[in-house]
Amino acid sequence: MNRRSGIESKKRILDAAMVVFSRQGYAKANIREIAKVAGISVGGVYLYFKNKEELYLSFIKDGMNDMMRKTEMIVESHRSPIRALYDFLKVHINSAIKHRELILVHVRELGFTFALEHKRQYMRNQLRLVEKIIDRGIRTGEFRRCNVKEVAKIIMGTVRSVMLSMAMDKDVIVTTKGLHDLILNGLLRNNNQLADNRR
Amino acid sequence: MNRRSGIESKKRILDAAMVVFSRQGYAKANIREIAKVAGISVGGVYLYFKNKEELYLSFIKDGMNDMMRKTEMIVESHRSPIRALYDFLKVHINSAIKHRELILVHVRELGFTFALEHKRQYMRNQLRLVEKIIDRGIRTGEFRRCNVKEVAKIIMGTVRSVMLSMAMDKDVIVTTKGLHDLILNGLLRNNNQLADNRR
DNA sequence: TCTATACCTGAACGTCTGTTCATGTGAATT
DNA sequence: AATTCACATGAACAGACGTTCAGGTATAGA
Repeated sequence: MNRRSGIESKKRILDAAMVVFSRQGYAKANIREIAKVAGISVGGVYLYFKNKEELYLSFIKDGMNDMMRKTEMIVESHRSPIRALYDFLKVHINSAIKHRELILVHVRELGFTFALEHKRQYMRNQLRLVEKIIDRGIRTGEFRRCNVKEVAKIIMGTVRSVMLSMAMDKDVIVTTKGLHDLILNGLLRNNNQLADNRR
Repeated sequence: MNRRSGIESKKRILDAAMVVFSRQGYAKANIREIAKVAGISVGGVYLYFKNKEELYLSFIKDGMNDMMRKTEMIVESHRSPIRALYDFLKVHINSAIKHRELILVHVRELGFTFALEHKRQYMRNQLRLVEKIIDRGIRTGEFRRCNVKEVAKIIMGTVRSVMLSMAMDKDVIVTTKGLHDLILNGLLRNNNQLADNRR
């Protein structure tokens, strides 16, 4: 027998779940394999998690909470909206590099009814943060007047999918600077190009 | 017995596959249900498709081919890059409205090894089209000089995720015009706002 | 040493899955 | 009427899955 503290076992299982779920997706992943990767018996998994669903939810939530904390801090603490946007983008791009697997799981399991509400809530919150940045930018005069809700959706969409592209394909690397620049200045030629000298 | 032409049966099965795969994802979807929705027996499905995998591939490919045809036409035929970009965005947004389910399947099954190569190929092709538009725009002087490959990735990413947002949530509606405008002009205030008078 | 507690095991159960196949049937052809 | 052929069926098979549970073992305290 392999003796460990309960806390360590639970952590092991969560780590293993991350590996297996991201490799296989929820439906294809199976408890036997998660147990094997964790170095624990099948029954052992059920000591710490009621069932497969709860295990899945548990580690999905961890990731979302972490991101919420980081991004909220940025939006609350920063003065310049341009800089806040930059940092907001940076957190997401860094997370894409660091947690490729987690992102793939997120996206892949979009349709799951039982995790859906949490994910929607998370997306709504992130959207709210972007709206906040844009609102402030318009008030300070740095950003142009626009349909805040629509623009926020587009930006948040861009961020999500840049993350996805990077998670899917290791060779795809989008720099925070490049993304920030495009969002601020657009494609057209005769726009000002001062954005990277962040004020 | 329910007698039909082979062609009609095959079409029925493909339609049913679309419904069931998009509701459940590949792994969770099962042949019995696809058969039921198609109004055909379980064995009947195997008359037209070697196995579940081939059935899945078959209908995924149909959708991708359709999009490739439409977008290629736009990029080849148009003179103004600004207009080409607009039409390119429009095709994608319209497709998001029309084929919500298909998009969800696409995204959800990202990790499947057997469909992966086709999807990657599709994404590469779409990327090439965007690069073509940008390249031409820079040559005509309409677009500013930029890292074409990176910008294309970001734009393509934006498009994908706007589609995804709309597929996930019926209430999310991003207009082609809004997206086009943001891509061209960015967020900053003192940029020119002439893009919507498409030349 | 004994006992209580926390941790762990993996065979066994019931259910669901993709796939096969022996069999059947309507319609066209002879 | 007999034959042929394309289309159709669903019970049966083999394997995989989530979950349970009767039992096992290391450790700490008495």
